[in-house]
Amino acid sequence: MSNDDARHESKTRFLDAALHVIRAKGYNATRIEDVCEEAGLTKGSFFHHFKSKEALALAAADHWGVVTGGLFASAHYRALPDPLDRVLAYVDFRKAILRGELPDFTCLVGTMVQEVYETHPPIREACDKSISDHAATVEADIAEAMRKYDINAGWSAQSLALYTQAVIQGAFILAKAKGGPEIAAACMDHLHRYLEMLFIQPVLTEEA
Amino acid sequence: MSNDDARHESKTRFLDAALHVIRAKGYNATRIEDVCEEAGLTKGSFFHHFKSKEALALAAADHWGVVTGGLFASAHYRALPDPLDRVLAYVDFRKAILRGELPDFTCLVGTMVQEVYETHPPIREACDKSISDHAATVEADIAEAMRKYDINAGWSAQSLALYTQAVIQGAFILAKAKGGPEIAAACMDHLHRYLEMLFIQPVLTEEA
DNA sequence: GACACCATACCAACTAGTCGGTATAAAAAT
DNA sequence: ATTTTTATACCGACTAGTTGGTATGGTGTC
Repeated sequence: MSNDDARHESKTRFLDAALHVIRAKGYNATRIEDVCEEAGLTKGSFFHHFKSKEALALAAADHWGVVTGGLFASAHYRALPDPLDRVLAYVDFRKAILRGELPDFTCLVGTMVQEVYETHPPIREACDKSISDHAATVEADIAEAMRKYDINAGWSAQSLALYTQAVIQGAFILAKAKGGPEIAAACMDHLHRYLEMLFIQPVLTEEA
Repeated sequence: MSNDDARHESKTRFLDAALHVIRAKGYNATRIEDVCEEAGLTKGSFFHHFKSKEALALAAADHWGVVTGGLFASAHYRALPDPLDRVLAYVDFRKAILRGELPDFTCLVGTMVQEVYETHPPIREACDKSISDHAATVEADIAEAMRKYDINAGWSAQSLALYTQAVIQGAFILAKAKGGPEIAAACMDHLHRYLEMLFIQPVLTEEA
């Protein structure tokens, strides 16, 4: 593994550079030479590692899944014993990491998929996979919390997990429109409140 | 006015074409000639009406505000007497119009702002205005409902209105990632439920 | 010397924007 | 009334710059 790291150090540099540049300028406006410059390498090296710009996008989406997967897997909230606590703390964590400049905390695949969903189906699928894989980790906690708190509702763990991702992605769009993360933080608070209400008030309106 | 309409018929054709093409391919990937083709006009005419591609984006954002403003202002739910009913019916309406192909119902300014927020500040501002103006109409109903139902909460009408827009924008991203509107509809259901829970407070946890 | 890795020079395709020109019609001048 | 002028709308070939991708050659390592 560390051997691979050494062998592919340049490739990883390109991928990390791509994460940053694409989040700042979008996929289409990102020139391959922008990525090379950010990585401190040249086009010859780039095309040695990636056969095309689209191949970079696919690899970047995968890389994004690995990087963020590691971030969330090692976050402290993961250690909480109660599944509902983990779900709520997940939202708090998403709020807490809204730091720095917008390209530093916004989502690569959410940005990319909006540009390419019609024109580059393979990238669309890669983005979908990244989002869905992450949502699945949230879904697992939600499902466990539903069992523990005996929730029988008109919504599924899956739809709620995907809803959390919709809120997060939408919060990023508003943050970009308004030029700062404050509004996104407020959205996380609303999401937190919704989740709390769903679980803490189990018998709301008991209709037949 | 109808005189102006006649005089600017071609300009409107360009704008309508831009709404469609940009929502399908994104702003950067949209060629001016794509817009001309969709409008059935030529480049010469285009540059007679718009001095640059960016000028088109600004005009398109404004046009979007006018078109959608008319759509929501004339929707049936607007006639409901109760402000909370209007808010809830607004969400139902947003769910109901998730029909046709993705470029037909997704949001122009949400798509554009994600691509250009760093690179084209004037477009970012135009998109922000479009979103904020629309959110303000929702905020008015929310504020009225808060007064009517005597809600004193830790959230403001403004933050809740913007939250509805975040959910909607995020729902579009998921729809694009998954290739269909179903997930977006599910998100509208969650949003509806949240709003209901915020306003229709059950007798507070009477149950032991 | 074979191979992975990286750099430079280069090309072909594409595209935003330009420019000279045509068409039409309302004023303005004769 | 007829001609001239002016303004708006539109067309399509062309230019100048950009960019994804290639060709070729060098360098270090096994």
